[in-house]
Amino acid sequence: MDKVFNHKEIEEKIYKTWEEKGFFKPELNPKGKPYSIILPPTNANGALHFGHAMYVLEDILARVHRMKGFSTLWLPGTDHAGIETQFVFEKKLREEGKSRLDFKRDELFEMIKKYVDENRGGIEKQLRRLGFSLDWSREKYTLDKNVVEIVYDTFKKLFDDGLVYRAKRLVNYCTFDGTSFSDLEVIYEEKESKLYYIKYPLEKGFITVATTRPETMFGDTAVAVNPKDPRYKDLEGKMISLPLTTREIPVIYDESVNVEFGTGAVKVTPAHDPNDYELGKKHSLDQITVIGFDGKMTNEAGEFEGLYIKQARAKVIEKLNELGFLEKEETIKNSVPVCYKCKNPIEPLLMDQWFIKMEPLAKPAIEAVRSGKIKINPKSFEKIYFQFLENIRDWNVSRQIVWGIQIPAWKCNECNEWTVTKGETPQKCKCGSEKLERDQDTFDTWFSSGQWPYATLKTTDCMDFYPVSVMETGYDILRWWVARMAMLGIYIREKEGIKDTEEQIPFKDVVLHGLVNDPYGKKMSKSKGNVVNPIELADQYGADSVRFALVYGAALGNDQALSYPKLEAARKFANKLWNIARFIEMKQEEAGKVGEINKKDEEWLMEAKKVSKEISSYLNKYQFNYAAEKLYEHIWHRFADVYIEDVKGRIDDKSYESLKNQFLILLKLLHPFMPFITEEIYQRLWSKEGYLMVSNWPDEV
RNA sequence: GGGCUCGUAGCUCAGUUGGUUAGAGCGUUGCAUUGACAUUGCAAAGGUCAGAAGUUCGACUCUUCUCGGGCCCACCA
Repeated sequence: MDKVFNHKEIEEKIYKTWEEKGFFKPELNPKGKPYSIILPPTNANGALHFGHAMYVLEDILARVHRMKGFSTLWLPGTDHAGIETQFVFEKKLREEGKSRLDFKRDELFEMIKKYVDENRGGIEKQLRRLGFSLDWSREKYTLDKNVVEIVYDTFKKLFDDGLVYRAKRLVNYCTFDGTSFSDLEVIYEEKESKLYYIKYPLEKGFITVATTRPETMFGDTAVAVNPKDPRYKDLEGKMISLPLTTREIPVIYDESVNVEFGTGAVKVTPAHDPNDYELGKKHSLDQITVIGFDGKMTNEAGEFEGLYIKQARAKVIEKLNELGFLEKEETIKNSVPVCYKCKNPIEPLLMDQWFIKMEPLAKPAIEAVRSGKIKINPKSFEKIYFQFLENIRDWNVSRQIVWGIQIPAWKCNECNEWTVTKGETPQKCKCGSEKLERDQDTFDTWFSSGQWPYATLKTTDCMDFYPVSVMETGYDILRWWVARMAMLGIYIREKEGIKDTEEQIPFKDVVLHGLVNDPYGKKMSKSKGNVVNPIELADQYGADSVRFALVYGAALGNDQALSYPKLEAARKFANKLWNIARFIEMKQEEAGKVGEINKKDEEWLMEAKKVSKEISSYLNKYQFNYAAEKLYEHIWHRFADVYIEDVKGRIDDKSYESLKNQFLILLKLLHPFMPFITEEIYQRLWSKEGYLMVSNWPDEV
């Protein structure tokens, strides 16, 4: 055997043979019980990062079950990642001096499609590099025709069930990216803002309101104060003449007004603030839109029409000051909603949107976990799951981008009614009119990925594998993805007439891994420039070592800092393993000597078998770290340090057989964790034709 | 403001239903070894388990509080 394990050459070669032999397909064990894992769809346009490397846990499970004789399906897939991808593409357009407004919808879609197609495949190659035993023949894409059909079908069913509604609602709108965001997607940034104190004249005297958004004053429809506030006694219903306008607005009383903030008087702008929106509804106030989707002031703003928000703010303040309405201004710290892409402020704007009523969907999803039909590991994450679903809000599923699945809804130009189909263009509206226009919006990406287990298995003719055995992903998308899959998954099956709740759920076990941070414990991000590519580490340390380092000493669901010492340790472990193999190969000559059965050898073989049971038991409980640690400890400090040292001087046919048998057991146990080196050793010491990957798991009784 | 999570050796982390002497890797120190080992083996030092109180025969583990880090949700006129 070579002096060292040359991972670069060998890993690639081995992966290729495995794939060519069809070992990644469930057909390998046609009679086995089905076992399935769906890889969380990777961004079709993205690159591999450490979140993907953690899917090694899925590979471990897939490999173990394959060895245990299960018909094992681990299905890969890619996500079109709507907002993210369109954002990246638009950035590219901007660099070329163009914008998406220069193109028609279809043109833009085709351009992005082409762009994505050109970039696709990169991540698949990298997942192969890590040794992931994915069934590539069944790879799915969220924009595959048959997946889109399912998404349309689900939407239509929800629509027909009255769970979909159209509403003018305040949405988080980025006027720069021209899209709305769900509440979940908005991030808040701590900023220094100016708080302006503006005098609103009453019949006698005035009320001073404090605001950070003076430019929205043209949309004010009331001033609210707390009824308990003595400063504003007996003012309810009194009219105020709104400065810079000819309008009059009332003073209203509401408990929700914070007496401590500013002057205790709030200007109410229902069309441009979420709280004011609620308040406006409660007090039946008008909604006056003063900011358009282009980020400019509307004609409601009078002389300020056409100005951008920031400009308008400055001008309004200037004018108010001139006219003596500005009392004072101060600097405060507040957190401002910003676009997670471009970091510009999010504008709450009124817009027609599609919403899904979530409460009826959330209930069975909660029940599925409560009753234990779906198990979340680690269990502590159940709390987050319940908290999300029990307080769920209706889901705004429409997005104002082209890159995605266009909503199959047509609006009648005559009666204004909507027709929703399974994707086909309707001939005419219920009213008989043929003047139908399709909604330009696309679905939230999570709406399609939320149907992923069903969509993938249905379209690959693999419903035998439904529900999915294990849904493994990072805990950070428990709500965004896992909870939505649970809700939509159950709904789809129920609509199919599946009554048995065990058959309704999309997955049985949820397994959540922690995040991999940089060596200093900071989150890896492109903007910080601290991103490490796992492939580079695989080149340097070997894929096996990267895999092992990620599993060893990292409890499930806990974040870990990328640790170079740990990678080094894993590399040394691989080296140790290689040298054990070399030792065994070297001693082959001595193995011809006839000897007697030694009780010690038998005891050691028993110990190896005991280790198998332990490893199985750990893996059944998703305690990957314990399994890895036990293997490390046993192989190195028991098998190598003690047993080999003992047997070294007394090699004969019997002891050699024991040595080899033990090693085979240990290799099999280690294979799911370090598939390449174990396979290579197996082929060198046992069989050039056989494969460790498809050998049987050692603990079967 | 609410929730979650973490704080254990110099560093990165384990510690399973509370139970002798709290573990690993790397690092440090000493000894041995050129051996199957791009070294390895043997050994050692290093911890008031963030702090305080409580429950208990017994707390790293359970409860409460405090301090510090991270994440999520809500709010922010």
